Amino acid sequence: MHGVRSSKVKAMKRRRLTSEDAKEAILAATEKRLRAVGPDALRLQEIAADVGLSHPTVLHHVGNREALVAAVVARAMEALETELLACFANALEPPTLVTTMNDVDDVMRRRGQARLVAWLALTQAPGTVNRSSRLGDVAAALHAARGLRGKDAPLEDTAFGVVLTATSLFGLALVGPGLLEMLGLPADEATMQRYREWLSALLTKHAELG
Amino acid sequence: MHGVRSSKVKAMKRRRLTSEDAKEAILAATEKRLRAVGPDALRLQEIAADVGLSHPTVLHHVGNREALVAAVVARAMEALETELLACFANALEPPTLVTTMNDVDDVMRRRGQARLVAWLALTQAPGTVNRSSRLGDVAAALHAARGLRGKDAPLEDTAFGVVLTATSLFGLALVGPGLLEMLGLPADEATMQRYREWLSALLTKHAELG
DNA sequence: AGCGCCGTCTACATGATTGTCAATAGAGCG
DNA sequence: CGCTCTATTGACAATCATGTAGACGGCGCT
Repeated sequence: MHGVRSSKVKAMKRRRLTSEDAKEAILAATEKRLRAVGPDALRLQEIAADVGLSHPTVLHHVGNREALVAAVVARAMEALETELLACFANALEPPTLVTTMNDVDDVMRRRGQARLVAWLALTQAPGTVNRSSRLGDVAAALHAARGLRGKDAPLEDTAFGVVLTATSLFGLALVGPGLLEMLGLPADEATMQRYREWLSALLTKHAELG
Repeated sequence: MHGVRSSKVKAMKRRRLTSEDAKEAILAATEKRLRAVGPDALRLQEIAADVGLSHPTVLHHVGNREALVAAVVARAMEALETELLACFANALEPPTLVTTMNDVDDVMRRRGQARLVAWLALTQAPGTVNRSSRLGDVAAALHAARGLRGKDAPLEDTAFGVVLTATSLFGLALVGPGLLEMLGLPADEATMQRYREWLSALLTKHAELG
C-alpha cells in the first residue's frame, strides 16, 4: 500500500538527508502546497508525503506547524519582492511599458505569487506586512526618469500608476478568467495579452500628455 | 460559565425559532464568518454560538457543513451580482464616472465582497463560477451609451475599461493599504479617494479621446 | 388540558491532525 | 570494526471538529 516503504520488519532502506537538504525540500514542498490550498488546509502528512518523509520528521526539522508556515511565508515574500524589483528595474530602461507588464504578469500568474499574496491578505492579521520595502525607492526612480523626459507631474501620479499596474494585474491573476467570461470575452491568453497592451497604451498616453 | 444557558437540570428557558428564522440567522452568521476567516476555518460551534444555538441544531437545519457553505456562497454571489448591477445601472446615467467607482469600491471594501470573491477564487476549483451573468449585458449597454456620444471604439475597449475598474478596485480592497504603505504613500481613506478620482479621470480622458 | 410536531439540547461516536517519545539505522570517524 | 551523532520512524497521546442518537420541551391545535 505504501509502495516502496512497506511495513516489513527488516530490510527497510532509509535514505538520510543532511539537515539542510531536508529543510530545503520541506520548505519547497510547503510553499507549493501553500500556493495551492492556502495555510489553513496545509497538512503535515501531505507535505511529508511530497518530500518522501514521515510527518514526525517534518516536525523534527521545523519545530511545529506554525513555525513552518512562518518560515515559508517569509521566504516567499522575500522572493516576491526580489522578483518585482527585477521587473521594475527593467522598466527604468524600457523597450516599452508592455514588457514590464508582461514581466509582472508572469510573476503574478505563472509563478503563483498573486495567490500567495491573496492568501496572506485574507488570513494574516492586517499590519503583518513587510514594513521596510524597497518598492518606494523604485517608484521614486520611475518618477525621476519621467521628469527627465520633460513632462513632470506630482509624485503621486507616478505612484498611482504603479498602484494601477499592481492591483489590476494582481486582480486579473486571481479572477481574470471568470471576469472575462462574465463579460462575454474569450478567457484565453490572447485576450489577456491584448488587455496588457491596452493598459500599457493607456498609461503611456497618460504619461505623454498632461 | 455559559452565561444564560447553564447546565442546570431544570428551569431551562429555550427559545424556539421558526425553521425559516433559524436558517436565515445561521446563513447570516455563516456569511459573516466566511468573509472573516474563509471556508476552511469555519467552525460549526462558532457559528452556533453567534446565533445562540448548539452546533447540532445548526446541523439539523442545514444538513451538513458542505451544504451550509454551498448555500451561503450561492446567496452571497447572488447578492454580489445584484449590487454590482446596481452600481453600473447608475453608471448609465452618470453624474461622473467617479461616483460609479465609489459605489463599486463600497461594495468591494465596506461590504467585504472582495474578500468573499477572493476566498472563492482561492478555494473553489476553477470553472465553478457563475456562468449566466448579466454583467455582459451591462458592458454592452455601456458601450452603446458611449456610441451615442459620438466617439465609438471596439466593444473590447469598453469591456477592458470594466475589467480595469473591477480588477483594480478588487485588488485595492485586498492589498491596498499594504501596497500604499510599501510605496510610501499614506494608507488612509483620503488617498484611496484620490486614487479613485485619478483612475476615473484616466478612463474619462481615454473615452473622450481616441 | 391533552396531544403531537419539531426545534433544541446533552452525550456520545468517529475520524482527522498535531505533537511527543523511544527505538532504529544511516553515515562519518577513530 | 565499533562508536557516536542524529535523521528517521512507528506507536501513541491529546485535542478538536463533524456528525449521530435520543431525550427534552415550546407551541399550536383540538
